[in-house]
Amino acid sequence: MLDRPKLTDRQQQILDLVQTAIERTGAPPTRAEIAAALGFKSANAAEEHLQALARKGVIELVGGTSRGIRLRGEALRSLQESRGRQFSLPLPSLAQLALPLVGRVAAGSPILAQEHIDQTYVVEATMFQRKPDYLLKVRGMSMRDAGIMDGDLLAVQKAREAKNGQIVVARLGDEVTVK
Amino acid sequence: MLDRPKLTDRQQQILDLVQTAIERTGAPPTRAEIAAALGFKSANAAEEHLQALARKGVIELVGGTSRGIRLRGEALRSLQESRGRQFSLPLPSLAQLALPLVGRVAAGSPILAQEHIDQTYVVEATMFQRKPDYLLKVRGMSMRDAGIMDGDLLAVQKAREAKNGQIVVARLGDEVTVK
DNA sequence: ACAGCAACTGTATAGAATGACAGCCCAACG
DNA sequence: CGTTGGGCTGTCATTCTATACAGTTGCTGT
Repeated sequence: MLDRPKLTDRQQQILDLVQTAIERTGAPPTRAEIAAALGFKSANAAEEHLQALARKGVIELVGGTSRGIRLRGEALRSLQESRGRQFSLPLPSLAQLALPLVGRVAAGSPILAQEHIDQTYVVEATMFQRKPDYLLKVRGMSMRDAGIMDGDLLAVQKAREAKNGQIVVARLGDEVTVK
Repeated sequence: MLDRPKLTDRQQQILDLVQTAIERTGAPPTRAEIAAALGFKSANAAEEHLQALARKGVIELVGGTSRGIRLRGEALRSLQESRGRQFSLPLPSLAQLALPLVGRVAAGSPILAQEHIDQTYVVEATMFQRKPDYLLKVRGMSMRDAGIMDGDLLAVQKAREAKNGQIVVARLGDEVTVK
């Protein structure tokens, strides 16, 4: 059961991104979208990573068709899992919230890059009126004018009600500033 | 809540096909694939059916992207059997909010540009749990992957609690799409 | 009989996406 | 020291897609 091939960090990121894209948009991403999400300047970088993942059997590339990426085995299963896991978590005690740090935003670039859970932070629940879903770390300074600096954490609350999909981003002040 | 729009037989077929394609291949079909599956000789037939479905609110066409078909409401839910979704629609008064449009965000660039009040939009209050303070218009496509497109309106709620200044940005769907 | 609508065919085209080739940088390894 | 492999930029030809416009057909309500 554990014939899980070892992926490089980058490859894992790509895989996570693909899963996230499927979850959120209902379709696998294109090479260009992957590149944009991870800050690549060439879509070919994404292409190569996908081929690497295909070689390791984690995904399957369909070929000749757009968004022809299919998850296989473990990767597929973990996606289905996350679909069922939506709100099964009991709300923690009023005092503190444990939130997963799922990736990094390149400030000024496509938000919600990877959904790889790096670690977990505990923040005060009183900071929010509504419970966020996860944290994103900002990379880069391009949102400086909004008071969002490199290393800041963003608390993201996904509300995927199709009709008016709201994306709520609340800035967590510098008390968790990362150098 | 049961304002389920009535579909023609053909439209229902198309919708089923889309759902099936997503289930089986992991991605929505292209127009050509729909046409092929149903024996059409022109992909345009599929296009028109999709537009009809979109008009009836059953699906959403993304536009400009391949396989840009998203299920909405009932159609989406029936696909996700495994997910026990909670949707806490308060459905309160159909009150409306008049919000000032104060400037534009270059998506991916410094948010909160100017605070010049350009004009005022009226939006449904039911879209928000908390009343936003003002609107920002997105310029540019660089946040496309977050589902934020050029011309979208962002509802911003400032909470300048010094300690943990939160910036809440909620996306107002395309109902105010600007060409 | 005519208007309107669903359901097509056919044609066309801009733009999206795949996937290949050629290089560059760098760390690891024998 | 040379080689290999991961990771990336740049460029490009081909193929795929979305989507508009122009027609045709058959059914339906007026």
